[in-house]
Amino acid sequence: MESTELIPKYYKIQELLLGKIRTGEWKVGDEIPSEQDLCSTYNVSRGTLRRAIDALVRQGLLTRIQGKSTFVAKPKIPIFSNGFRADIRSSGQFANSRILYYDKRPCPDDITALLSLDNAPMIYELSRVIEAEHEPIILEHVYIPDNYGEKLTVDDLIQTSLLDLIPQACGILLKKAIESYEPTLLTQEEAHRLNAKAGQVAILDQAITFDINNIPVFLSKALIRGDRARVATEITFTI
Amino acid sequence: MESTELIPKYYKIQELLLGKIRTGEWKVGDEIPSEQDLCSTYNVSRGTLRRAIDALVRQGLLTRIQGKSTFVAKPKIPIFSNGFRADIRSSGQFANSRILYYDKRPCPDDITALLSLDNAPMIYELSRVIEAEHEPIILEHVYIPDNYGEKLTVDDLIQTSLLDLIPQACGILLKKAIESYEPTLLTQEEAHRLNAKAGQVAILDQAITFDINNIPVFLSKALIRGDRARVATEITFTI
DNA sequence: TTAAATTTGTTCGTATGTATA
DNA sequence: CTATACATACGAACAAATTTA
Repeated sequence: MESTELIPKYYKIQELLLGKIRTGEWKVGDEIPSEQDLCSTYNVSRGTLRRAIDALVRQGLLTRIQGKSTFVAKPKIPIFSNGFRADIRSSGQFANSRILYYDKRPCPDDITALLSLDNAPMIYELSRVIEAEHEPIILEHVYIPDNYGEKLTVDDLIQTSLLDLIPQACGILLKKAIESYEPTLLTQEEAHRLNAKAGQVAILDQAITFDINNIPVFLSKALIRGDRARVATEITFTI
Repeated sequence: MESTELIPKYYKIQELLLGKIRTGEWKVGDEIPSEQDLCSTYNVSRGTLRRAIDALVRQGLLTRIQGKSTFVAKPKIPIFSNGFRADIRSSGQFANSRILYYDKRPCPDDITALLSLDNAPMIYELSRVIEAEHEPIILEHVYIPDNYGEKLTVDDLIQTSLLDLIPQACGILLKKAIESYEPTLLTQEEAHRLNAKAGQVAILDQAITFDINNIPVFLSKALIRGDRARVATEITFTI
């Protein structure tokens, strides 16, 4: 009966709902109609409607609360990285950094390879959640080989940036970092740590920092919530 | 009959499938079992199974081909940005840049505001797809006010980086760029341009470039496929 | 305080369409 | 043309969280 539709229904509805947000018909904080209502409005099944809403939730444009309703989400928090993204983790804008743990453990295989370590080494792993505007935004794991890691204390880590702390505590100079980032989706565990929903978009930022002899010193994996934050940088051209 | 499960089935299956990829039981390029087979293996409905696979496809770990099968995807292509992410778009690694259009049109409201332009101006819009390793990776839209835009030709744009071309053609000096990036999902249209699937993760990179008087010169919005690419940067510390 | 109604979250079964072999 | 595999869509049921009566 239906004509050959090139564009699926769930996508059309997604665009319609996006339009209501973009035009301001639905404003930030507004409660949108219930799924039942939207189903009858657009004449689709609940599964199809939810598929449309799912995509907007993953992008951080809508927020669902079970038993309550669905709301238009607040705008994203800009995270300024001062040109050095390796320093995101310690700049002044992040008043609160909560350390989940800092302890010695066997080094995972992929980290061993990335840091050019010997077989089956021990490593210190730092796990922390960094907040901005009173929301948990970044989940970071830092891997520090034990010869350096044993010289750091939790108190130091709370107070000082790693880029300042390591040269000072370990007596080495840091030269450069190789950083890469890619978009991903939060797992159940990561979402839980960040007080977010599983399946949300995020940026996975990985940085390896090297000393003046180009020897890897430590590795950081930072997961930045994409529904609540965007990363901003200023670049000055050297001509 | 089922005990109160805290973790939904679709998520457990997602983890199981991820494990098969991570451990190498399923290798790059491998065809994985059909949805029917996986349904009976894990004893779930097709909807639940597809929900698990959907997440892995969005992250670029699996690729589905309708009528054929589902495959383990190739590793991501690293995109090196030489410390200047604003120059990603023109560095030597991108042999092929295909211009979709370059023409004058009314300036969208959000761009007008970001470039601090007067009311209802005209603007040149450049749309192009940039390839790496023979795959379309970046979809870029550049907005150039008409006083500068009219001095550029499509031939110039094909051959020269905007950061080199604009100073030379327009007689101005560029000083800095303010750049921000966030994760997002591809729309139907964007996916089509990039020969990808709608709903895939991507990075939306927006940069505004300023002249020496801190006046905005042009704006670029680059959409980088997250399933096939990750962005890499090297940072040198100035002590 | 309790119970019922509402709203979102998960899962199933089924049907039909589209692309490929 | 047919069988297979992925894609979309519907309807129903129950669970879990919240609000309302």
